[in-house]
Amino acid sequence: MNNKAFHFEIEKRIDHHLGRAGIIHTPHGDIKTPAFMTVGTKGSVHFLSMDDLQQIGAQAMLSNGYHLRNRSYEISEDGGLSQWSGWEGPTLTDSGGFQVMSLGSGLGKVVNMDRVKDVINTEKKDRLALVSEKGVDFHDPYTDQDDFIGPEQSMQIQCRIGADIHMAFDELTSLADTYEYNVEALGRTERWAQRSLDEHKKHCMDLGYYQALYGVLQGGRWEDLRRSTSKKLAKMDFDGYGLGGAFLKEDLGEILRWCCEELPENKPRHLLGLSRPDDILIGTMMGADTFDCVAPTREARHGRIYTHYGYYNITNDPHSDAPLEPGCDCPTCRAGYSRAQLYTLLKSEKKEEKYQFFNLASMHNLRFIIRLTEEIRQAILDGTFMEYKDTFIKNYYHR
RNA sequence: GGAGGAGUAGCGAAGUGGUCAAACGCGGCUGACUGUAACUCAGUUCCUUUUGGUUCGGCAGUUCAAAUCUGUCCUCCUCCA
Repeated sequence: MNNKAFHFEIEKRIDHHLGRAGIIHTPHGDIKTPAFMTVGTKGSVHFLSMDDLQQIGAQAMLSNGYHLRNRSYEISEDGGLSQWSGWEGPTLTDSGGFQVMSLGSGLGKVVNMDRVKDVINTEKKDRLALVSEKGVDFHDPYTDQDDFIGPEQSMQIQCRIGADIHMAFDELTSLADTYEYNVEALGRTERWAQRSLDEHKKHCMDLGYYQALYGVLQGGRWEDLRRSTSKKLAKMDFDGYGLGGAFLKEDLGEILRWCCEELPENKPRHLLGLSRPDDILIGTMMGADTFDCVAPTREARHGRIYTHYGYYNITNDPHSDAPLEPGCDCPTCRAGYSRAQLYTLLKSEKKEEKYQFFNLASMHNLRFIIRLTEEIRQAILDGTFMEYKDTFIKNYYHR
């Protein structure tokens, strides 16, 4: 059927929509979709052990080629990301495309889906990353060194890291960029896509198993750009697609639809960087199969706790004996931790106790999002997706 | 009993005549966070929602003007008896 150890199997579709439930087969295991991939940028999820990840039902881990670039040879010698990190399941690496934006036009800015009016790009002279046709020159804030990554470098790095799925090197534009700039950036991203594909082919079997490559769709919020780039990349020999971009909340579903209508149905699609419940629900409905996001863990560390009835901050309920969410099946709630106990850990001056809070809160939020994807999957298989979605949104957003 | 030193907002700590409701840190409270420069960031923290009021151990003074100077009292710390 497929001589590569990577393929996507569709099990069931959502009626009248582009969404589906399926299975992505990779050399390191299967991913039942829709699925949320936990973000372990440098090869581990902040404050979670691999055992913790198993316990919360994590299926796959996403790491970052940019952050791991200086360790890629070491990882390669170890046999790849799975061996090296101790995460035995499927893995994915990002190309570093996000850092083009976060260290460049978005330096010091928050990537927000609700505001657009007050979004201003960082001045060119202040940026740590500068884009040109060849790639991205940047200044690494950690090592204080100047460095360069282009499509070829990104592919070489990712192939040494050896995740099961790689992302083409792309340029993520910001909400503040104009149509004209998006045309320019998109052309570059498309040329980089071809260069990524060419370079990837040379190294994709270097570690002894096939490493898949996803092409990344950009194009901002413009239908003509989204559809044309989707058509172009659809004709190229990618194993799947990354749905990229800075989205305005109300545009997300529409943009995904434009893209997914043009993409081949039999290849998996990963929505890059989003994980609010409505994003996942709309994303799934519009054809995205996998997701990743730093928010569940980052927000957990900052005290925001997810529940079916919306989120709250643990600091607003410091004396409660209640669990984070009654009835939750996460390890934290199952172990019987109360909000008061967790608050005490968060506020502790002892580092270990604070870290314990980070661990417990992160597991809760991640489990919440992972359980959401599990339930969505089951609802699709049961043919009840739309009902599930409406009920969930109604409870979560109180509308 | 004697000699020094110190008392500033919840805490720690600047400030030694006006530009002081009083820096800064912590703690507290709000909010933010979406392919992790993110165990981070922003705002707020005497009362009062007024170009207002009451403050810098207490009281009494000096001065146009005091947290800052003088006197006195109280409390605390160190050292000597």
